[in-house]
Formats: sequence, structure tokens, C-alpha cells
Amino acid sequence: MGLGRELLAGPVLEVAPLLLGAVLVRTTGDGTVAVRLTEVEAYDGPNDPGSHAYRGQTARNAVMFGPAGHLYVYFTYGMHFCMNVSAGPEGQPSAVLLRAGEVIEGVELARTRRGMPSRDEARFNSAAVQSGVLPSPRRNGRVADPDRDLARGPARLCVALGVERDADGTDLLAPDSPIQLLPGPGYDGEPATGPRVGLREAADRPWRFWIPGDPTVSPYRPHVPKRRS
DNA sequence: ATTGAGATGGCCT
DNA sequence: GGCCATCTCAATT
Repeated sequence: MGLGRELLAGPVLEVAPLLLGAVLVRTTGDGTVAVRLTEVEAYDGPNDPGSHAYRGQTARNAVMFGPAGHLYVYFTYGMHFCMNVSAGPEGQPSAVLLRAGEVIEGVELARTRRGMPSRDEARFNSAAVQSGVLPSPRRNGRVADPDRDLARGPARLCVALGVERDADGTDLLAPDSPIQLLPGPGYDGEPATGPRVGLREAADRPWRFWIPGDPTVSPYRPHVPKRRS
């Protein structure tokens, strides 16, 4: 069972939906944070103009060319990290971008990393809301879940898990690895699919997969060309 | 809820 | 030099 190397070495369009409901566990000196994955995207190397590996191997994308089940971390927009799980057989570059998830362990540490107020402070705020000192945050008429955004979006996911450049290449299947990919609860239903977020190239391919209705799934955003003044 | 601007580093042509 | 697999905040419907 589970997410073995051989399974991950399959076609990336088959691997990507298998990661929905899987769990990524990251342990550092500060503690452990675990995330249940709810949204991913497939990137199919040489067949995919949207893939970092489309134009061949470079120092940055080298992990995608290696064996499956390793973490490909890249830096983008001058300030964000994003992470992928390498897929497909060695020598055939493909990867699954991890876009969002639900923090199921280590919420307090994740909140700290994301610059959110501590739980104690949040509790104080809740008291203030109940006493009428602060307005109640609402979304569609329901009280907002303050932890929903902790790992909602690829850069937030990296922050919540403490994943930066030095995690690039980590083997997610090694028993002693500081970042583990575990089967978790999985997802039995039919995943929702749609175009990938923010891509200029190959914007029509429906290679984004998510758990329908899950509140931690990030909103879709089409590519917007930059304009100069 | 949706939109737009700004911040910012590094990769690739 | 151009282009990002983004996020947050503010202004507006």
C-alpha cells in the first residue's frame, strides 16, 4: 500500500491525484508540522511548455531528472519557495507541485512560521469578539476558520512546513528523512480538475487536481501579463 | 468577492 | 532584460 517509489515513478498525470489526501511530515529542531495535501498540479517535463524542465536540465531543475519521490524546491518572484515531488522514471523529468493542504499537526508552529498571532492571542481575540469589543470575522455568513489559510497556496505551504532551498533534493521516502511523504487518509472520491494556476504557457491543460469542496484549496488565478508604465 | 499594485531574487535567453 | 508554477494589503463592487 501507500506511496512507494515505483508508484511515484509512474506517469505524472496518474501520480498527481494519488497525492491528494497524502500527508507531508516535516520535523526540525522546532518541532513537527504535518499537512494533509488537498491541491496539486502535474508538470510533464519535455511534453509540457509549462514545466521548468521543458527546455532541458539545469542546476535548478536537476532534481526533476532524478528518481521519483524527491523534493524539488525552487525560489520564485524574488521571495517565495514552492515545492514539488519528483515523479516518473529516472531521466524523464516530471513533478507534482504541492499547492495547498490542511495542517493536521503542529498548528502552533505553523502559525508562528506564518506570522500569525499565537493561539493564546487568538483565544484572547475570541473573547474580545464575544464581548463585542472586536467584530466577528465572517465569510459567507459563517465564522471564518483562522487556520484555513496556513498552508493554502504553494508558498504558504512551504512556509508552514519550514521548507526552503536547503530542502531541495530531500528523499521523501527514506525512513530517516526529515521530510516524509506518507499515505495519510488518502482520498477516495473523484478529484476535481482544471487548468493550472498562473501559467502563461499551456494554460489550457487541466492538470490541476484538488479535493472538491475542501476549504484549504487555493483560489484559481489566470496568468496576468505585466505592464510597464 | 474581486481587482490591482507592489515587493523582490534569480534564472534563462 | 524579461519573465516568473506568489502573496498581502488596500480599494472597490
